[in-house]
Amino acid sequence: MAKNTWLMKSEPDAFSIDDLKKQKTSLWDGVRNYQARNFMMNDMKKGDAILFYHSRVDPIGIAGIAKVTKTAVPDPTQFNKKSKYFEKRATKEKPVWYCVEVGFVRKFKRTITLQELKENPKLSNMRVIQKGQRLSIQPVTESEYKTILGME
DNA sequence: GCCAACGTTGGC
DNA sequence: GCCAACGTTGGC
Repeated sequence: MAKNTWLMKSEPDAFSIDDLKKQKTSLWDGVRNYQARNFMMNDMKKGDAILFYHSRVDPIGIAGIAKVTKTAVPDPTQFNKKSKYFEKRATKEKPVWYCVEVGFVRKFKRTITLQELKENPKLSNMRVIQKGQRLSIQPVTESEYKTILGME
């Protein structure tokens, strides 16, 4: 399968591009949406590029680049009774939730804001700019990815 | 902090 | 299997 490109959202209060820079790699755990899980479980391959998006913050937008460093493994937080991500249906034999590992690539010199994405006609089909779009992991096309890199 | 939009849950 | 009620996301 060819390499894909993705956009992954995070609230910087919980996990930011700077946190990833410090840690170098991190499991993208805590995702509790089936569509997002399925992208991680089925489609995300080692080496895929990721646009790291900051939500619920000023400025909202794409803060930098990450990449997939490991394909999906069972999300460890689902087994942790103390975690808010605990999943009582999950067993080690039959996990419910999966996550990939992501690695830091670089932080943009500046955040490419949601407003700019909305204003660029080349990006009019991007999911992230659509009203009410909550999906936290979204596929991005090659041309959208290149356009965004050119906006930095 | 508000609240529209969405996904999930659970009673029927 | 429908759909109202609920909880969460995320822009503003």
